Amino acid sequence: MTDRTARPVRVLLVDDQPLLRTGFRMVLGAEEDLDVVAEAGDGVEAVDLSRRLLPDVVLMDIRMPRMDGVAATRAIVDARLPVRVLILTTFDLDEYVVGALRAGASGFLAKDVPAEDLVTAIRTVAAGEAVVAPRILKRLLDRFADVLPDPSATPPRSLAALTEREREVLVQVARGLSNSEIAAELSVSETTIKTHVGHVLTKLGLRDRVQAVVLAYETGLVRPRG
Amino acid sequence: MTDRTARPVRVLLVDDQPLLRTGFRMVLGAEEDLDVVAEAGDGVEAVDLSRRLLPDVVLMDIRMPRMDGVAATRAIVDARLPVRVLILTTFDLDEYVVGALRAGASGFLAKDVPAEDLVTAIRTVAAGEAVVAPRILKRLLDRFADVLPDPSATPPRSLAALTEREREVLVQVARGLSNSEIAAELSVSETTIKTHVGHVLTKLGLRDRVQAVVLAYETGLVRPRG
DNA sequence: CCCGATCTCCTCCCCGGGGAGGAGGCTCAC
DNA sequence: GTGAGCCTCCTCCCCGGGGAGGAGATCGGG
Repeated sequence: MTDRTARPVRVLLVDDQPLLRTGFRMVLGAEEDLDVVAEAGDGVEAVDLSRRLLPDVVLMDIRMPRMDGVAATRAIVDARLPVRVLILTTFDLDEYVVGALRAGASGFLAKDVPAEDLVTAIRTVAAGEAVVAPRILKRLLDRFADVLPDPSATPPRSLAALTEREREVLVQVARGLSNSEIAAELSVSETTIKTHVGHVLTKLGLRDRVQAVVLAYETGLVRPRG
Repeated sequence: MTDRTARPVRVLLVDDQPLLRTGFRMVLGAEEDLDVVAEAGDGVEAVDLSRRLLPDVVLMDIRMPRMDGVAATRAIVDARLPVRVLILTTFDLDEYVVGALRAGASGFLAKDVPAEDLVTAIRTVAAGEAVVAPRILKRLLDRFADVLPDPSATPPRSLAALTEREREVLVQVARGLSNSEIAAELSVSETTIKTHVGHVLTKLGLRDRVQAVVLAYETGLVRPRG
């Protein structure tokens, strides 16, 4: 409907109540930088539309027919779509909150949130940050602060099976280099690199270097940014 | 010069002098199609805000604490953000100009530029074109016209250049899928996927899908799940 | 001293990926 | 209506990547 330069934050509305969707659409439509690109009436539709339209933010209800919002969130996150999910529900029960956040949601708000707070939250989530309603957050922290996962630990996976040299080659692969470029970089022959790459793929059960790059990022062997 | 009824141009102001930022904000605020979305006081903030807000244009000072404008420009450009940098400085020394443009800046103006010229320049840069103050340009050409780099290749390397479908395909590529797998996933022929992938590579100036995966992670199109 | 692991390098072979150069249909803007 | 994008699909062609199946060299430990 609009242009594809994705300037405004593109939002997908997911709720089984059409009336409520209409209300939200009007609220968000008043914001210049928010663009409701589609609506879904249940989780299945939500996942499908997320995959096809790649919205920046999905405003997701929890209680819905066919597939609930938590399952839909998990499906979207597991599919690794570049899509953030902001849960917006009538019930801020703890189980919902925990389930949704575990599923990978970027935020959790109650439906009675002021319009201004909602649009702010959408922008925040679109920017890659997270939002949880203060009241809900407080309860969350009270209950789970002591069991928060250790952020320092992110152990490499099957990468341990690799030799020093193989890991080194994998890093170069994950920089987008070709075999010949890596050979030049490490001052060995291209054949040698091919051998190393072959070993890496075999040991990690991967099909090609593309999957090797994905795994390198997912395991943290290499990290985005710099 | 034609498409100005569309969404506003989102601008990030970067200068270490708050007063000067205020002045610019007022000037730009008077323009309906310009939208100052944020301000930064140094290069570090500028890079961070660019990454998070993806403004269309960054108005960048050069002399700043922590990280100067040239380094910040380079960081933004290297991250392949769909963001154009317009340098705006008190000093139009040649070293600054060359350094900034080498770093990937889309324009270079002196701070004493008339307000009208500035807003025009912003629109021009936002449209993907470049602007250098005539006086500065003259000096540049005098010195470097004979060593100008090959103009044949250096296309816009920005995810924003991609169509909806191309971005969608890129996401699948970045999941490690083959063309035939993506074809099955999206219910089209493998040939179509090859076409889309080809366009993605061409538009982003990449060599193969491996580099596409790297870029997808580096730009945040897809993110590792920690 | 010999074994296993690692790193190095080779050839032969096949296939998927990517470029070139199309074409038809569709929608929207002018 | 005309044209510009976009999405869809095709063929022909080439090359880099990856598998198979080796081999020689080094080094540490049993």
